[in-house]
Amino acid sequence: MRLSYAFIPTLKEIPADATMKSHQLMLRAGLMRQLTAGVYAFLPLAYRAMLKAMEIIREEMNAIGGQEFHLPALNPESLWVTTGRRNIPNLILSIKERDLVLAPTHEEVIAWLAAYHIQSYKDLPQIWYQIQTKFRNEPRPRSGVLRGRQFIMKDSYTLDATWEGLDASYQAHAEAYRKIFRRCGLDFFEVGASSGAMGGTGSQEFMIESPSGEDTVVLCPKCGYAANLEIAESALPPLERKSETKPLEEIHTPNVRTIDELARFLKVDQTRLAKSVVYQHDGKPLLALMVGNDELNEAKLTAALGAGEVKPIPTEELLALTGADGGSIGPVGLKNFRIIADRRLKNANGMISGANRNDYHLGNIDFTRDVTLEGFHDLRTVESEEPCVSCNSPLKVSNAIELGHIFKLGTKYSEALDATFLDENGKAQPVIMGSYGIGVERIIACHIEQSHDEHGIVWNKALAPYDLHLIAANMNHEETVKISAGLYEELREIGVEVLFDDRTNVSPGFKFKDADLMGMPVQVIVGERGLKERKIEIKRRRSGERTLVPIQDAVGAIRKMIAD
RNA sequence: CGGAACGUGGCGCAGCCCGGUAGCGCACUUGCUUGGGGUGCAAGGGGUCGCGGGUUCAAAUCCCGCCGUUCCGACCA
Repeated sequence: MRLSYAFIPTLKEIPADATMKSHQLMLRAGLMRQLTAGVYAFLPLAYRAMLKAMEIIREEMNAIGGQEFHLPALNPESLWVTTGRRNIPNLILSIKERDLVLAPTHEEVIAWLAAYHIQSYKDLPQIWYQIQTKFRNEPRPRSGVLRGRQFIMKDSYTLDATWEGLDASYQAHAEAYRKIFRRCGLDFFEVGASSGAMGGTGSQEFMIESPSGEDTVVLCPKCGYAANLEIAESALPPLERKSETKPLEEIHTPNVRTIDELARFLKVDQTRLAKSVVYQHDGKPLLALMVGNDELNEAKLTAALGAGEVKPIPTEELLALTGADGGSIGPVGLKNFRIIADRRLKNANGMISGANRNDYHLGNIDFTRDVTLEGFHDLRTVESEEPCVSCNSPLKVSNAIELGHIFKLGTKYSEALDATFLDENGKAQPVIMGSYGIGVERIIACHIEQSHDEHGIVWNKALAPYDLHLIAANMNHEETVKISAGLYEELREIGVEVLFDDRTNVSPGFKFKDADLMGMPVQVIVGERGLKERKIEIKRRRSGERTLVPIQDAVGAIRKMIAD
């Protein structure tokens, strides 16, 4: 491509609305423009990189037997009502003129197709995938393309007759994902993840570490344990049971509200205190008990309760329900509440918690004697430096960006849409599904996050929009024009993707700055300076290392440089 | 959805407090100049000051409403 004809609007100044490096550089290097919040127009340079990422994905999906589909973005609203996903908050965007919605993902359409055409166990297994635009009603798009309302996703769906089959399909995807992200040159890691409202029995995320990431992950630098904070565990021990268990006593605690205040007021360790956290689950009051200032993890709470919506209780209602305000609520004698507790409290005694009477707490609570609760679950949020569950080394908590997510879905959608097949015994069984997503824009943005410098993007070979940036330093110099144009043609003929800066009205300095900003892995500079010695210059973008080579050796040297 | 900020030529911003001719840098056009790290000089073109209403002789500026965008939080199949 000759730059004199190309549409690559680079920007000298940093766009004010962009905070992340990848976002700034994608705008500055002329990759994209924002149309409206969370919606971007991808310009030719970006689209070339995206096509490369998509082709890598396609190859690896095909390699595990995937079949590519093109599925409708417009779905009948009723389809989503059937699976109960129509009213999930912030999920679906709908159109005004008809009862159609914009598909945020395609489990429904896949299950619909399977319901029609998968009849027998002999039709299974299947791997169906698509690389398409999806739409979500994101309340707050942010970080450039990292969280948009419209985005391209590779989604695949597996259909299996058995749970063992699902395991195999899932493992095949995990391996394919490793290959995809490795080929894209991303420094990624995997974590165990929550399957959340998707339902299902297992899930893993593929992440890159980034301070601007929206996910929080727990990592063990020693043994490699890695999990999303939503499910991460640590080896923090349960409370020890005291040998002596005393009768309950009421303690006057005027104006003491928080766990910190209570510990200070009573001069006891926070582990002697049981914190009450109140919620409503499907509208019914729920008390969750935590040790001291352990932070309750809502994802874990939701998982522990199974289906249903977990919400805070409005403070006005709280007083009516318990007879006390937030700081004085406790499990003993509390009526109308379901009670569950963090597993660290199992068998604990000698504990202090709210008395359900303002300004009073109860001491000597024995969880086996005084509290009637539904069960103990892991509800707490892991914190940095806690011991690893598998090797006891200190854990690290980091932010991360999710590149891909794989789920063992099970039969949730096949049951809802009646996608069944007849097994060997002639019995109808729901198809067992898996679903596996990769964000295409995220691959690009994450690569840029991990590969840039003060001058601009540093594309790797796999994703670079062009292999080579050829610069004619001065188009008023006849020989420069002749040699550079000749090189351009020759390189194109042997299949090198060349971006040729043949602009006549731009100074050499400007061209160099633009080339560094756009970031092709190799730059070739043809200019008066080198031509005096019958040489051209090859520069590696990443290291800045320059080599002068004689004109007659140029094509060979360039080819070699591009290859490694 | 809670909190905050911003909206002025294509981009980045000043002007607003204290109402009175709309300004700067970059980009763009023309001419000359320069030609290896965003050349220099000169002359130009381009703005309903987000939208609507109000106050006023007079509104980019003050007041009210709306819209948009961004940031923090909530949320994030």
